[in-house]
Amino acid sequence: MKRSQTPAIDIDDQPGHNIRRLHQISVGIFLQELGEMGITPVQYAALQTVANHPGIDQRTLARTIALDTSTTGGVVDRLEARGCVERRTSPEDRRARQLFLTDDGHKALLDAVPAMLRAQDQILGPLSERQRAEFMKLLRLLVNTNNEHSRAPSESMK
Amino acid sequence: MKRSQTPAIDIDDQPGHNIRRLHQISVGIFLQELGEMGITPVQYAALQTVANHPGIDQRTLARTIALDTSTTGGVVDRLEARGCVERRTSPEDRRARQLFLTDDGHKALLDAVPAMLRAQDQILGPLSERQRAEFMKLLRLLVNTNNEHSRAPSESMK
DNA sequence: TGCTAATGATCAGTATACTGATTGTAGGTC
DNA sequence: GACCTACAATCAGTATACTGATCATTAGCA
Repeated sequence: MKRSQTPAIDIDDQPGHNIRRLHQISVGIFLQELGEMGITPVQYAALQTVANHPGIDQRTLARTIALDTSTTGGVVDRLEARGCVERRTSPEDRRARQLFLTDDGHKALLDAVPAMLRAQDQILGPLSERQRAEFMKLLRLLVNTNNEHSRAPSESMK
Repeated sequence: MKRSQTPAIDIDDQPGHNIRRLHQISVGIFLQELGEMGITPVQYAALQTVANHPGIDQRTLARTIALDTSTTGGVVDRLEARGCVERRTSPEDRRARQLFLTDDGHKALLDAVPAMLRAQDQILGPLSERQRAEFMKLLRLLVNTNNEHSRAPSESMK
């Protein structure tokens, strides 16, 4: 069944295609668990990061969750519109917006955590304990080593 | 540094977050290699699949590359606008659109393949040969077993 | 034959995820 | 103090990636 015009390439063999599929699946499982709460994976990441670092500015939030500032702005817009997050102009630097969770934001986060953990467990569900550890090790290695190839590299907060 | 209000959760520990990051990186590397040609990862997948199955309809293409039909429609729109793909109403089922590569589409695909393969190699670059095999094995296992949890499950063409 | 369920495609709407341009503010230099 | 560079945020534009609705066509069935 080979064709002479194009090389016999199966997209199912390509790492990138499988990575895209796993990302789709990961988002799908997350939304199955948390969709009713109206929280998306990225919104959860933003919520958790603001909870861990109250008063963080958007630029730093963006770097922490590895998003560009445009996308981050939109995510914060939606969290703010839902009353989960508050934006305050920083008194030290009037360019920057400090972010804080509202009481509703804290409640939403607390509600979300168990479902989020269930989702994470389900994503790796097909693997044995040993395989999970191995997969996470290789995944982290890929992410950390290739970090600079991302359009929005991550910067850990210290 | 623990906070009592919210559990101490680090998003960097969550599989889903790392999967999202790897997907970002994978797309970033792909576009570094193929961005100048104006071909995105999904467009490449569509191009390759139409090349392998001339006359495929959009619904089947969608299932093959694991996209919903809405998104697939948009992808084909852009490939058609660029003259890479031709849409013909199927004579057997006037609801369906048969897809064919144009000559320009075949040329674009042939041009893209080496860069695509370089990108795939770079994505797994941080891993040794043995680690690559292991990672791909676990990745496929996750994708295949969790397939039905995706919003747009894949169906292999037979 | 006429009714109806199913199907392929499209459309409207929402949410990432980026690029590149612009605006406003800060801080340093002449 | 005026200028200039840097930077935080926002905006316009493009491309996935989905949901749910609609439309045309097909196919099964009474």
